[in-house]
Amino acid sequence: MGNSSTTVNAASQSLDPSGPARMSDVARLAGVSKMTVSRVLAGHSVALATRERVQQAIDELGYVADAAAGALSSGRSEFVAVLVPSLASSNFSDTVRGLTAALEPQGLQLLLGDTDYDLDREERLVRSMLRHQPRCVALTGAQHTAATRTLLVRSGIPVVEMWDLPSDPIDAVVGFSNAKAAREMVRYLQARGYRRIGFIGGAGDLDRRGYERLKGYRQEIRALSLGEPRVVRLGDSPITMSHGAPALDALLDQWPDTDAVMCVSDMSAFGAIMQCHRRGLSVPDDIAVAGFGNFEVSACSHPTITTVSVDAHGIGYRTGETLLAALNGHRAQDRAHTKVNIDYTVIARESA
Amino acid sequence: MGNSSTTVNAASQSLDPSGPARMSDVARLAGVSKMTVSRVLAGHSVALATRERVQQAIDELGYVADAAAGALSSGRSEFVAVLVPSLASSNFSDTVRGLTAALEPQGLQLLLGDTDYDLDREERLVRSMLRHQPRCVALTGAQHTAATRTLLVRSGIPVVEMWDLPSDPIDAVVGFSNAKAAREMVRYLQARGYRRIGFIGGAGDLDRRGYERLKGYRQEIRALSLGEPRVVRLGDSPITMSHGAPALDALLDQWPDTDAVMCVSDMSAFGAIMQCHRRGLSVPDDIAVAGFGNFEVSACSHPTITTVSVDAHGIGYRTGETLLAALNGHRAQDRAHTKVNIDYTVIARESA
DNA sequence: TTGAAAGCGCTACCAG
DNA sequence: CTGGTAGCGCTTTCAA
Repeated sequence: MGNSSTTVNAASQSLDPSGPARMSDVARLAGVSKMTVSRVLAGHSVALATRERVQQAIDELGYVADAAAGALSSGRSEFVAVLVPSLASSNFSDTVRGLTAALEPQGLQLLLGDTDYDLDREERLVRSMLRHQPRCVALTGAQHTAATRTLLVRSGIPVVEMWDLPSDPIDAVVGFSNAKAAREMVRYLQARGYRRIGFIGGAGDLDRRGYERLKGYRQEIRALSLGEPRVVRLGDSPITMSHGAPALDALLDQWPDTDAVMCVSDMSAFGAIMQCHRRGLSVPDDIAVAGFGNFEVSACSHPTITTVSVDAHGIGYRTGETLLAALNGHRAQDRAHTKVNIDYTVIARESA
Repeated sequence: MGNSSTTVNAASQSLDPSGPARMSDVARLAGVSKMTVSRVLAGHSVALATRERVQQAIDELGYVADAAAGALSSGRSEFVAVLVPSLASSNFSDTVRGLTAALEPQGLQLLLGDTDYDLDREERLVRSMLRHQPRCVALTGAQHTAATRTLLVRSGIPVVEMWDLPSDPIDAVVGFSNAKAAREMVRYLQARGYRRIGFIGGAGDLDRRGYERLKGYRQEIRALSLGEPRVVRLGDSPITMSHGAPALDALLDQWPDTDAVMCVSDMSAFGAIMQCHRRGLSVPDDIAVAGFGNFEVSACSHPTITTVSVDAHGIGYRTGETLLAALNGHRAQDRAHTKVNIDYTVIARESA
């Protein structure tokens, strides 16, 4: 990418000299008190004629209510803090969409942040978001710094951890067992006749969910007496498509007779399949490849990729529902800690 | 996806009976006035001993300053409103990362929203975000409702439109000409010897950038006298991988002798290539396929995909810089409207 | 270097 | 159904 050019054109922009309109301006123009304007905005009962006059004044002035003032005065904001490891991952962005679908109709506004699979960054973001007094918090995974936990517990607002089933949750949980899902995939491969099954995943421990899948793979390989686990751990999260090729090479270098590869994610599986093509290996005849996550690429690639489907949107939506229930429910002390178990399914496709 | 199960476990949560700590609580505990606490938080000059005492009180109480109160009092928030069509698209999430890289170190916080390629939704989000008095706004594209424009102009804060070069920008602009980039790809294909070049893209007019690419294709096909344009428009934005297969089929149905396909995005190109494999067509020997965007899949698929590389991260970073310059610069009336032209490059790979 | 008072723009509360 | 008063938690401004 070369240099880019910058040109500057002078121009003017209309702007009220007295600054933006305030509620008192609207009130004066409509000939009512501030309170009446406030009621119109909140949808409280106001005489129709009055309401119309106020609305007209609002439109005329282009009035936009100040949310900070409202939040300060009423003691509650409309924010929901949401933290995901990566916004680019289609599964997490589906989860965000699910959250949006559940929460936006209630007038809540998402305060989104991506942690980049970095627990310290997560802590910084939580701290920064809590300053805005969110009504509740949704975050990803079970692994957090001690400070993050303390911060969240002290805040006293509802918290949901998503995408996992921690044994010691902060508050509520919406997720599934990544280990069990991985075990199910191993059983599927075994049932299809594969016996020398490898696993490729990331090297870091930051991606707890990936680590759980590896754990499940190991457990089930042992349970089915399929010999020594064949594990390649390479690269950091997020696992991208470019992970698959070198990981597959490493696996086949060490265990050339491998007949099936289970990948920590569809991204990696896709990269591995493309590398099989380059090596002249036919999938699944020479080697089977399975993914995880049911990303779009798994349905569109050739061959299509056998994978574990997780209802990412559902995780978001159920999380939204859980948070709403907590908001409309009891005080924190009495609140029950909800645990929502999300389903997953092995999707049999062409690659394994 | 079947049903999911819900279990509920009662548990209690620690919570101060008097609610969260306030600045006055910190002040009392440290034996200073609120002002001194405020100065410590803002990093203003305070005697070291005093500062340490205050900090200790803050830690002890787990005090988190209320951003809404601060914003109200000081008259300015730390928010930057950011709107992209889709958070899942890797190009837009790269842009968001670029924005984050530029703005977070300045203590600014992104208020993120995805418009879902829906101008009315964009308007709603802008309205909702403006309530939080953001310091500035970054949005995608040149197409907005009249109300959105009015809202933004009236707000008087710096605005950047990204990913396009509108002829009548709201304020500043950071982007490139999608039409020119598409023309460059047509010239590339012509230079490689292809003469019967088709184009596949979305049907809707919502994706202005996709439409500009189609326009550029048409212009260059005519300029190079390559016959009648062969255009298939199918499906809505965002264009995903599943777009490519049916679009390719439609194109070859109508113009069976097509020797190259230019796709509105790498997603579509990937789907088209996989469909070629299914049809027994070799890429690029039987038919060439080119994409747009240099998404990860274009570098990892087999064959690798020839595409137009756009510095999506750079768009975000430059936008952040532009906004910061505006914030630190003159008042709106005097401000110059900046125009930043971002580079793009045709990346020659295996598919065309 | 520190403190006291005033007030940001809005909503809760109680009167009328 | 409508209005006045008080005050949310913080920062500004001025004074000490």
